[in-house]
Amino acid sequence: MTKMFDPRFTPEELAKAGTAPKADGRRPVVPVPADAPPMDFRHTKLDKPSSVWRYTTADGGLVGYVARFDFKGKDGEPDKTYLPITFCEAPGKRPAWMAKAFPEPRPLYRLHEFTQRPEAALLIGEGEKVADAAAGLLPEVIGTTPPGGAKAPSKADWAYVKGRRVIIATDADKPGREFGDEVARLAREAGAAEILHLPGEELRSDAPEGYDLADAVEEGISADQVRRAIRAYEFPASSDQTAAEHGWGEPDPRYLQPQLLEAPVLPLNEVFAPAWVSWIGSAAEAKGAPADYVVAGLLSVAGAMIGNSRWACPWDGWTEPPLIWTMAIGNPSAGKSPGLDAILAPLRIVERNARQEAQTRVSEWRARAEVAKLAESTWKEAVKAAIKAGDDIPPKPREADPGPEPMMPRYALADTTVEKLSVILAGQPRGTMMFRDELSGWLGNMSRYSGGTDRPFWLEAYGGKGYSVERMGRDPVWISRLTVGVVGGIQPDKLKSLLMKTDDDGLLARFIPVWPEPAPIKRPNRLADEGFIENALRRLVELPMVNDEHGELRPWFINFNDEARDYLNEFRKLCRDMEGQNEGLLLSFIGKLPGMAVRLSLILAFLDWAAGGPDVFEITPNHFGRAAGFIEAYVLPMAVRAYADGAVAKEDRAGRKLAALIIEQGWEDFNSSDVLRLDRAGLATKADLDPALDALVVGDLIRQVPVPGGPRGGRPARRFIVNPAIRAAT
DNA sequence: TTACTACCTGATGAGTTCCT
DNA sequence: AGGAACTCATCAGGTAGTAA
Repeated sequence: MTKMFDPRFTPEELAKAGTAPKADGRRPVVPVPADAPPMDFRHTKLDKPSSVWRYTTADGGLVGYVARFDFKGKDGEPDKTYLPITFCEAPGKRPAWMAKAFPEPRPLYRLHEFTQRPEAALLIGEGEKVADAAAGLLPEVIGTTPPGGAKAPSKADWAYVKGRRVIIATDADKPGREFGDEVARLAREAGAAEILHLPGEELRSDAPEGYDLADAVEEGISADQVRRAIRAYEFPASSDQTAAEHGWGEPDPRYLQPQLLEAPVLPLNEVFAPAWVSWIGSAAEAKGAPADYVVAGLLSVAGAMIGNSRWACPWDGWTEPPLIWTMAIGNPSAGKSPGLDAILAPLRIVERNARQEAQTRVSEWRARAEVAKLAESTWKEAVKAAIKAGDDIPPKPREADPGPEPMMPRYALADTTVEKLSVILAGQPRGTMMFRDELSGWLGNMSRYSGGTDRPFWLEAYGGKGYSVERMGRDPVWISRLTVGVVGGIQPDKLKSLLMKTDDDGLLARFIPVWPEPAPIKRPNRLADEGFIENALRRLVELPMVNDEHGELRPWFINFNDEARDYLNEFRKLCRDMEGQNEGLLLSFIGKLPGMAVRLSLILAFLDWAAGGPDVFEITPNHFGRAAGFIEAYVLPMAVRAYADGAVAKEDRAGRKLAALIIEQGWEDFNSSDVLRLDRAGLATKADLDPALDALVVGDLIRQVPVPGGPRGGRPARRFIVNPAIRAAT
């Protein structure tokens, strides 16, 4: 480590340092008088120098030499040292050439050429060897170096680089990089016009440690290769000392973006049949809720009620259940619950009626089962008798089989466990749906690392895949098509913390987020048509499943027609293109859009039918077009609005958080510890904070400033100043 | 040539201050 | 509270120069 100040000197003495005679009274004479003898310095131990480099003043006067001495070190290895040689006078002595430093400020190498070639760029190397090599190879530059190379660039006179193009050639090692940063700083302070960098690392693909331009020239590098290796000097942020005095740039808007984008407008007329548009409008008005929430509930419920009775099949090998999971985002007063209730209340009525009907069917079945039991035991007796008598065995009478027990329908389940749900589902071949007033707790427990066993269940439940539930002490329940719709509400800040704390997108990306602007509060003056919705829902839940060749119930697959397939393919290409531009949660979400569009087109087709439209035998471009249009115009913008925080890269997210914190606190400057002390999620540890600080420094929102250490030393503070523009912006 | 001093460098440890 | 990153003082070891 180099000491900047020698405590033995007062500042006044320091100012004269170099010109002031040292204790021995020797003082270099600059310029060396013309009648001085030629340089004949011989070191007492090291003897004659192996090479010398001549240093001059700007107008060509001789300052002295830098001499290289080669010798054998203690371990026998060849070693070298550089000594400055100056023509010194001392009181009462004859002037002579001595090993003594140049007076400060020391001239740069070849300074006299600077005045001769005022337009030439300066190539500053780490030592005279590099300077000479550069001058030999590139005629357009002046090869130069501070005397003594990397040792003390700050003692050189940098005034002459003012207005010049400067190329700093550094060795491929750490001292080289430090030299480069130091010289870049000095050159900038001196007013260099442009600062470029020629790193040793760029001169050869496998540059060894310490590789420099002189090595490259020796190996026969071409001038053009060297010219190509020159690039803009990237000044490291940590030594951004002088930048603080320069003006601020535009702060990177990425970190200042408003947290929330505007909500897209619900394209009701373009997507839904007129009967549905009218019902959605009246239901929303009656409940005093945004129509968005009503639509969210409608799509989820309609899809789950169709359930396993109809699946969409774009082409062989691709089937989709009609499940849409929706998440109603909004504050408690935003009308989420009333909005969802507009569809859940009629659903409960339909369920109650269906259960009553089922109840009578169950009673009839029980009676038949009793008869069947008797018939069976009679038949068994007959069989026994027949075997004894050697007669033909009588056929089993039809009355002995009561048929399958009728199911008690379950359409909507509130907060339920996977265990309970799987038992219920074993008796619900069409599937069911779950409603949760607050989804955040459910989703929070579902994180990949929380050890929850529910996660795989729900992942399959979205896809309608087979699932087996192991239960203690009982046979496992096998569900051949696990289809469960999910709809629920969540508060924006809960969603935010959910997005923050998890990098697991699996479940979240399956939800369509619905986050409308809050609706103006007004008195409802219209009633929803309850008969319409109940009738429509009843039609959906009564869609029959079909029997497969093993007698098992399976969905009826609704195929896409050719035109719809083409349309779907276009849509997939569009999604593929968007995938490239997104990351994180949004990327996962976009990956699910084609499937979502397929599901949605089936649901829209059957909503038409349930409102009195024609039977659905295939998915047409009309169905798919409305689904794709809805996704493009509404679903995707919603996802961007809701998941934008989760979509940005992690360090950007932290940077945004930090920027928000700085604005919130009104800081003009702050220490890194100030941030840590606040203990905010996402910025509570050094590991979180450092990337955020780096990001904001790069984005020119903040800058690190050097703090003068305490009077007796101590760890320097990490202090940052804030770009005034970001305070003005708020 | 030798002994001595001045000076420099790097290593070490204490002390200080702020960070985490 | 403990640690990291700085300054400062000091010392050992080396070099340069000077005086004897």
